Amino acid sequence: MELADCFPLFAMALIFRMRMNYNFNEIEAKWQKYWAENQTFKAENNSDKPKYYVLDMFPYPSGAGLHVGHPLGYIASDIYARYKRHQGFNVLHPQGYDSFGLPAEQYAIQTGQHPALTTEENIKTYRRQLDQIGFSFDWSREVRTSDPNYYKWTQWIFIQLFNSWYNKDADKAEDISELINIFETEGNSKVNAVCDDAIEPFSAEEWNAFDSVKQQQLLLQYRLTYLAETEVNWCPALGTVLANDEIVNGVSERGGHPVIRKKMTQWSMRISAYAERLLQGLDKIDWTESLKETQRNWIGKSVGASVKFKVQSSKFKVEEPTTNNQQPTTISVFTTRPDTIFGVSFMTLAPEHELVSQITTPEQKAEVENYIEATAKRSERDRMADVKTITGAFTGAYVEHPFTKEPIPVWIGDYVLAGYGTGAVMSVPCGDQRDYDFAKHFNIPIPNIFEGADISEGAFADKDNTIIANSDFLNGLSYKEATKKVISELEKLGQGQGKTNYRLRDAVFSRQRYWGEPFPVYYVDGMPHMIDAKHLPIRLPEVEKYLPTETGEPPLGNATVWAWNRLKAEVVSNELIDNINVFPLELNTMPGWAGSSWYFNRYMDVHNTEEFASQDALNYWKDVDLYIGGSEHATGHLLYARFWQKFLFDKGLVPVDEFAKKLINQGMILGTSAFVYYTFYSLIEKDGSNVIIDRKRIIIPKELYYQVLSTGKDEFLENIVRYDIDSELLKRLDNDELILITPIASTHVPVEYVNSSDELNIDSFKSWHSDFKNVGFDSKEGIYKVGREVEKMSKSKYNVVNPDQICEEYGADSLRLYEMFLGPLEQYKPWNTAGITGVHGFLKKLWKLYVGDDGLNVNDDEPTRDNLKTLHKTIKKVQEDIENFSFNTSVSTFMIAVNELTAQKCTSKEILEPLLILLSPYAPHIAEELWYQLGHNESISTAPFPKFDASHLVESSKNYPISFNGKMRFTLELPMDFNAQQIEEAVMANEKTQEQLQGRTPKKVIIVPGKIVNIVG
RNA sequence: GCUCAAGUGGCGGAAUUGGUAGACGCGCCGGAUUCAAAAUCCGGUUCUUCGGAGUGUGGGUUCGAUUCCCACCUUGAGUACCA
Repeated sequence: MELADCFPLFAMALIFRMRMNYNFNEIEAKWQKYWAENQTFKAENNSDKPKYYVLDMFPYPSGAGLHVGHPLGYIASDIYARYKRHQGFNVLHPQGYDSFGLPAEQYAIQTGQHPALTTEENIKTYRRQLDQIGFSFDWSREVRTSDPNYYKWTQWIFIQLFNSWYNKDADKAEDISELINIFETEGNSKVNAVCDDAIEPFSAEEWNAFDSVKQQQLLLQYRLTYLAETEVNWCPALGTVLANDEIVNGVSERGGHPVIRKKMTQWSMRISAYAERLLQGLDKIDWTESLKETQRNWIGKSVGASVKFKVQSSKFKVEEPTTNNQQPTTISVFTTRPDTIFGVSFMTLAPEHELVSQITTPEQKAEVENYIEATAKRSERDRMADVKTITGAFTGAYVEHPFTKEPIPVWIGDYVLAGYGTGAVMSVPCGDQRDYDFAKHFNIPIPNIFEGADISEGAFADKDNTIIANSDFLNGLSYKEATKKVISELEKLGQGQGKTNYRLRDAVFSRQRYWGEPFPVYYVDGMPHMIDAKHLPIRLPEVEKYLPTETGEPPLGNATVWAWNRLKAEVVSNELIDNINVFPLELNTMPGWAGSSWYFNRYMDVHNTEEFASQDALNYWKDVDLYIGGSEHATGHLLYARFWQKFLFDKGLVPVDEFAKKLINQGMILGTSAFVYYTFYSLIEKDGSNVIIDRKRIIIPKELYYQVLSTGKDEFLENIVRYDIDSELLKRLDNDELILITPIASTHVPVEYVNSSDELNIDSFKSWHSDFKNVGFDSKEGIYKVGREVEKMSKSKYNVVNPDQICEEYGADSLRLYEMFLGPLEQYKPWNTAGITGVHGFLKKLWKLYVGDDGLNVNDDEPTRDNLKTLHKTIKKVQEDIENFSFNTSVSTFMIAVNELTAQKCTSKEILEPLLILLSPYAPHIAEELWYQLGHNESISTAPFPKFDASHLVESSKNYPISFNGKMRFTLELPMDFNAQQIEEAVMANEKTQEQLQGRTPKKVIIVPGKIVNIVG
């Protein structure tokens, strides 16, 4: 028999009481359903309201699902989006998936399961988890980069890039047909384009006489995406190229296999064309300074001069240029310090420099070749690890100083990089530390050309304090003056000019991967041709295996239906390739950043089948007003996306050339890993045979672990024995046996086995892993305290905390508030579940403020002065906080408001209703529910944000802090309208003042009315 | 090495233009309620020799500095010979 049968009235009361409690699970499910059914957050492309576009960096849907770190930025942007809706904006707040990528493919390789299937499953999990947190996303605009309807337009943009070149005179991308026009009428001599180095000059006649393959080859050197032989990171063990971020310390991130540099024909993006505009553009966008700085460093602009040095055939004779002479006549260098040209005492070329073999004298040949061979052998890793060793070789050749005409010896050295500038430097040992070290090492003279500089210990590289000396016409000039002067002199000689260099390299765009966008490219006579845009998308073909082919081709080489029939305009079986009408298709796929470089534009008009987005939509939404994401994308996604946006802008396809006005980096939420410490001991036959009799793993306390790390081993043995003295094993220790203890070690344990006092659940731990099943523990106390360390959250560290369990236990509103409450958005911070009870308690208290034991506590009472004061200071603070992205402080503000209103026993609707609107961006479910209970039929989401009224905060008196020599000693309540003199009189008359002064006369009394009183003396 | 960011109670953190350092929350301590526990509520909680001292260290500017300036130390992130 149940309690309710005996005491029906009691049971009724119990149920009633329960309903009055804050039942977050029920409330949250109810409103999530309501929002979805009513499409509450659908953004309209036609609206009289001003637009506001809030964007998150879309996630890669991994198999592990979301952990509590992922939603941090999403919660912040959601608060902002909801706030903007309350402010009357038409808010676009979309979400989607960056769903092409490596993990799904790796999983496919291991299991044979199609990446599309696992991706679909992962997306389902993500969607469920995102929905459960109550985000106000407009899901009708979802994008997935792996959806053919999406990557159709990624392919389309690729074609636009292929059909463009960069005209430096117009400083923008232009159609390739215009370049062809120029070639046809005047050749390439006058073309000022960003293109490959050293393109042969040709006339219009020559161009028109070239066959089409030759023409295509030449055009490729100008196109914004081009096919070229590039050095890539090839991992033979994995059979694929790896991106830079997939390599850690010279080996592959997965598996730790060696990686070598290898030349391969790859698609590249001519991002270098946009280097200057990418740099300049940073000044007009409101991104975090550190992120802009990272991009500036990455672009790496340096202003200087290029200088040509004439090569001397002998030590004293300059080579005369002759038409049939194969000998080089000049070597170009790039320098940022042309002002130091009179300090040049040698020149250094990169070992790979193409002129090395031509200029090396027969006497030096052997030495130079040995050196080149030795450096080629040194791996990238060795070079990185060992920057201090100075190596080099003399070529025997000399160049002539442009002004003094003195001979300058030419060396080679691997401190000069082949890939930067011209691969050659004019070495000024007195002004550059690397040149200085090199000169010292090889006993090359170090002439000093700086007035008053001491170069006995090192180079003098201070530009600001430079005064040039021993430098002919530059004597007495500063860095700036000398630079200007020397450049004009070099120009007169025809041996140099001002030049700007960028570190930014063109980006490799090919991946030997399956799970990425296929290129809309087929090959005729080895030359790439674009498939006509109207036939897009070119869909990813089915393959048997996701690994490279036996001949080393990318996974698409396994596809049997992967050829292009030009007549039928369709993908057909490889067997039909005849290189007349049917041609092979490209086997590489695009990298991860292809789809993410333009997705923000697609959200504006996601279902458009005719264009990547309509001009109407693009002109209405224009750009992202607020973009939130991680700083790890600083030099990847965020640079490439800016590049593509500028390109699309040049082509008139988008209305703005920067896609995101404001960008905020959310910090990472770190995990608090738990560790146990252990060692093994073994009993060994003492007869010298070292036969192991028994062996056991034992868990040692954290303290012992650290003690052993810092002290000796003898003590360790003693400690272990004492620690585990009761164990069975040790009882068997007798004179015939020796105990051997192996080194101590630590291992991660799942954080869910550890309580908030760091105590390990020993039973769970023992059943977790077979290694620990029979492990020895100090069983006397039955408690083991784990070690703690803050690390990145990751599956392998067993420190992942999942939002699902938090939502279930405390609710999404608690999760949202707590993630914000943890600290400033940008900061990295460890996750610690302990504090969540605080915000959860706050929500319960809030609920109680509105709903009492007998129902709703809200009426039409006139608010008191205190009520109004609490409300309006809350409005002011919360509004300021949201606009400053200081979400952590508004959570405190809400707590203070609820604490105060509870103490005031406030029941006034005039106060409690606006308070809900303030709270609704942060804790939308509870706000919606209470809003509904207050009698509203419409969602709270578009209710106007309360207006702050300063008149409610006006005080009639002020509790003045009275300081003595800057130290506050007591406070004194004085009327607000007292002037400085009245305040001084009141303070001086106070007995506490006299007590502090102890008879002294103050030297000075500082009074800031309304703020502070400070008595000096 | 260089660049950037940050150092405040036992912990996360607050302090808006230089003006009462430690808001708010956690934890801890004490109390109420309860047979008991959970939950809830109330009070306390930087240190202190009770004079004061105190925001990484040392200096400076100021009537007054967590806040501004100089030097240094520590930690984290990024970058790697970029001429």
